[in-house]
Amino acid sequence: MAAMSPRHSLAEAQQTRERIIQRSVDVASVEGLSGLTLGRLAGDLGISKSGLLGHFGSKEALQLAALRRGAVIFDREVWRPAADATPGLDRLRAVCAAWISYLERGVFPGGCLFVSSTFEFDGRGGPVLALLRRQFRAWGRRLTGELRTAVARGELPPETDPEQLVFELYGVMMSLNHSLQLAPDPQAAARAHRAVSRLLPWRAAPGTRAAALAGGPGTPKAKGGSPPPAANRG
Amino acid sequence: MAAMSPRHSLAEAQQTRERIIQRSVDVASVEGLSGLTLGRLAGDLGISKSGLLGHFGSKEALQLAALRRGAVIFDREVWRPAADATPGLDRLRAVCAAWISYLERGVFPGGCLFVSSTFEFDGRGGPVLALLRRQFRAWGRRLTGELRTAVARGELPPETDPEQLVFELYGVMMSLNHSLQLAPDPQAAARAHRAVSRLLPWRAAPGTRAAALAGGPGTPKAKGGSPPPAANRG
DNA sequence: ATAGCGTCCGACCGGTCGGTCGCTATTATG
DNA sequence: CATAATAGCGACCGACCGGTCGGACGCTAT
Repeated sequence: MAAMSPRHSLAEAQQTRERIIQRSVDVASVEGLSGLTLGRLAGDLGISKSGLLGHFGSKEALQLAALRRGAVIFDREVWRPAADATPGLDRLRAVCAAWISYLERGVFPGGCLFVSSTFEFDGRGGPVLALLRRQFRAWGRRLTGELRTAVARGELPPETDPEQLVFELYGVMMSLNHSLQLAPDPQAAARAHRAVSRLLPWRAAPGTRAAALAGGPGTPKAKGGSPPPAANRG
Repeated sequence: MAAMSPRHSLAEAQQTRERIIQRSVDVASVEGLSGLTLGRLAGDLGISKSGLLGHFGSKEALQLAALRRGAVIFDREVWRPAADATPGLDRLRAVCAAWISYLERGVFPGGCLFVSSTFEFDGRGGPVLALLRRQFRAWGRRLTGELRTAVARGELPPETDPEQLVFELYGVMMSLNHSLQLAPDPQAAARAHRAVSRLLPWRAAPGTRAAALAGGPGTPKAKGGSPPPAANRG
């Protein structure tokens, strides 16, 4: 067996790799994926640049690894706390709550790693942007899927446009992220909660709500929003 | 002291400075304010680094100049097209339409310069972040002021929370910006219009509408006439 | 004519970047 | 134990970074 298991030497190597990735995520969330410099990173970890690079081969590979690790953390912080809730609107609300908490607690010290990275790499192309695109698409699909479940269960009106709602939910989270990063605003999280409450009505009796929302003048599909109990006002 | 008009030599100097700032804004919106490098910028403009730096003194001063110019452009593109509208809800809607258009047309090729710059400089501090903070605060104040006017005119319910609405409007614009930058989505602008329509009801008769919005669940207020149909659903 | 100012240049500085290249220790396996 | 493979090191590379400096050139006022 020549090359079957190349795990010949230390298991510490894997551990070192782990330390590198972990540190990379932390640094990248503050300084950006580009601000992640090999020399500084190596210095922080007490290893040499070449020793570090030996694990990944290139900075880009390290960035991709950090981004993938970031996805694992995001999943752990935002999805898993809500995973046990009832699929549909309940779980969606749990996800949003976890999402807000994740931003509020500063799981990534420099704000949501994926949003920052998108701004950093848009218009630059390359594998990093491609990975970001895939990650956002995957998360969006998970949300729309959950929304569709909610619709199927009658928790949201049948004419709900899941992608529109996801668009607006993203907006809420980005606005929260922006508020927290630009100037620590203690009210920001409350505003986000209020916005989510308005987007995902807190109690939706299957029949009544849909009927109430359905009747719109003008265009057949045009519908007044759903400002029911939750308020963006007051 | 003959310091009244120090325009002794070339008026071309001012013109050169103009070219530098213009180019800086373009580059910065794509590459970021940090990606703006003096050498490359000088090369693009066919001048030398030192000649360039002579106009500003430091890279940071150049970044600040670019940001200030960006604010002028934002004002020209987003505020001025709406400035003549009736103050209050009408003007607010006009501003939002111009805002969406500004993002859609890619006035800044790399997406909204201010949002990108915030992500770039948060957690880094310094004069650039301070300027960004001031600019966002100024724009937010303008929006909340307009919202208060709308409330005073009875176009929005009296219990409206202007800052909450601004928070959500920011979110819509950021989500739009994000969608456009991550992957060109022809539907994104329509989604933004729909979201804005839901946040700012399309016709609000002073007495009746406010009351309707204040307590009632159904808001069957949608105007079919305009391009943006008001609905976050279907 | 000339003095003085401002623009702009070309050369150059110290420093950092991502990345390469031998090399040594260490280790797992035959 | 011998061998092969690897983790990690330290020196080094070329490119580029922001920034400095002395001076060339053209303009304006005297």
